[in-house]
Amino acid sequence: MTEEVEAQALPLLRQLPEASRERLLASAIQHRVAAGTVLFEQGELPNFQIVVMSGSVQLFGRSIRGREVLVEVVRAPDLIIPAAVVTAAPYLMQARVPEPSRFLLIPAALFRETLLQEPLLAHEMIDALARQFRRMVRQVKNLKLRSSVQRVGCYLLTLSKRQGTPAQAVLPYEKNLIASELGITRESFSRALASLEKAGIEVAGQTITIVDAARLAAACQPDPLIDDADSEATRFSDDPARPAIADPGDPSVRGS
Amino acid sequence: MTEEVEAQALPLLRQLPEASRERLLASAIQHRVAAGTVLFEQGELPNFQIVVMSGSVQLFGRSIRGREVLVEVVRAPDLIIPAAVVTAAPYLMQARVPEPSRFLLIPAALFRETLLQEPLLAHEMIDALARQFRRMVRQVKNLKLRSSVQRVGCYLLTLSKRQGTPAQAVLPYEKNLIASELGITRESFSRALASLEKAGIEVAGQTITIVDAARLAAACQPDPLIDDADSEATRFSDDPARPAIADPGDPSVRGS
DNA sequence: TGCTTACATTGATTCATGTCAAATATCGAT
DNA sequence: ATCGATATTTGACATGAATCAATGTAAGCA
Repeated sequence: MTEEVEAQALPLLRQLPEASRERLLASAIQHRVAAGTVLFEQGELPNFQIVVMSGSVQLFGRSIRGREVLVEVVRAPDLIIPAAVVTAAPYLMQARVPEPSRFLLIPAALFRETLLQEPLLAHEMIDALARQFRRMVRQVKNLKLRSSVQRVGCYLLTLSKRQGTPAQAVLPYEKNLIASELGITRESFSRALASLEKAGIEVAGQTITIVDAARLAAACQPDPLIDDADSEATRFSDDPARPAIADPGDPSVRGS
Repeated sequence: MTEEVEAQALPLLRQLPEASRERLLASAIQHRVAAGTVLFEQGELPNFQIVVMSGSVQLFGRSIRGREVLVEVVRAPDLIIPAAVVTAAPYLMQARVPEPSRFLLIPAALFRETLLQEPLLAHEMIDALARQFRRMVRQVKNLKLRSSVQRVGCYLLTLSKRQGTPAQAVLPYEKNLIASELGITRESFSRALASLEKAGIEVAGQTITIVDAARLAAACQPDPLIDDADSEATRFSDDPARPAIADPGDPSVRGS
């Protein structure tokens, strides 16, 4: 079965010893899912570690009042919120599937158990959690340090880079959703795009042409430590030897 | 040596086999650090996995333009940004020590190596990363779903709960910093506090008295999935059986 | 083709928050 | 206690962003 083969080749499972891999796959469920499916609600306890084999998942945070924002998008191949699965804690987000996608569902208890027994799986998990944590840190910095127009501009630059077309970016889903991902309303997003036309972009529906990348960058101040997904340049790695612990004595921060 | 004993008792190391623990401790450095110390800058590569034995560390995000915000605070006992250490990627934040604190510095390479060999250490790491990830998700929801006044109000409620004094909260550091942690200016923070006096609080310097917790809660809509640090109530755990995968067919989200 | 529906844009307005400037308050050192 | 430095509050104002309302536009379907 072609999907079986594919599952075995997942980065997550590939390196595992035969026995454990088979044990996981034996209890796992493969699922093809239509656009619009809700995988789980926020507040629910994880039943499975869901692995994205193809497609993607959108994670929404919802307030008491019912307002809803896109927190992040998980693309294949990756794990869906392993942080909730390993801690057996309630999901903090709702998961929706925006496009036809395929998943591997591994029962949570079995997954946690295997995690304790298989160092390689544990290591994959550590890697996945670390990457996801850093994505969130970047998002927090993005939200706290930049204006909405800057966020939109940097989003476009990042998109164009990811899509391999430096002079163009195609919005991957509704402007509505992108706006909420960036922490603004759809109206503000629209206006931000309009205002960036003075900074070297042209908007035509879902397609944005980046006429003058330098001018756009000047306007929105991209920063590798915010915008570049992991694999970023190590900007300071060739810094002159710097003590791991700097000198004390800077009283700029008060003690409790 | 009393600190030696203490280091061995760290949650992180306690469960490790004698041999590995000794090996880690043999190469590790113990450090007492004064208030104001900078442990590392954003952009640097991790040299150590730093373990907070006592005290705390503030993590700052800084923009290109030099603006700086408090992203999060790590309190003993915990690891400082293990996500950067395990991925050997540049720190996304600067670390400052706001109060006299003690740290254990484990050389990064040795730590990563041991992680591969010691399932129990790996498991501790997974736990730490998962908790830290969830803290970040909560912060993103906090920023995206609430107004600044709501954030301030919920912050006070959370503080008072954490401090075990339901009718009072003592601000743990400068209002300046708390404001930037909440994603607002000090002036807005000040005004938010003032405006919450109409919702049942009294401000006297660093000490806030919560006269009417119910009224405050009504005003700022606290939500366990945002405000309660892990150990939260499992709100949906007794939900009527719900399929792990909901029915497809809700077209509220468009396919790619 | 023309209708219908969802999505997106635009304008007018309100509301929230940041900025700048000044006045106070607080803390620590002498 | 007094002083100076730092932190905080307050006021006036400017700007940013949300909201409300209306129009425009694109995509799917009869």
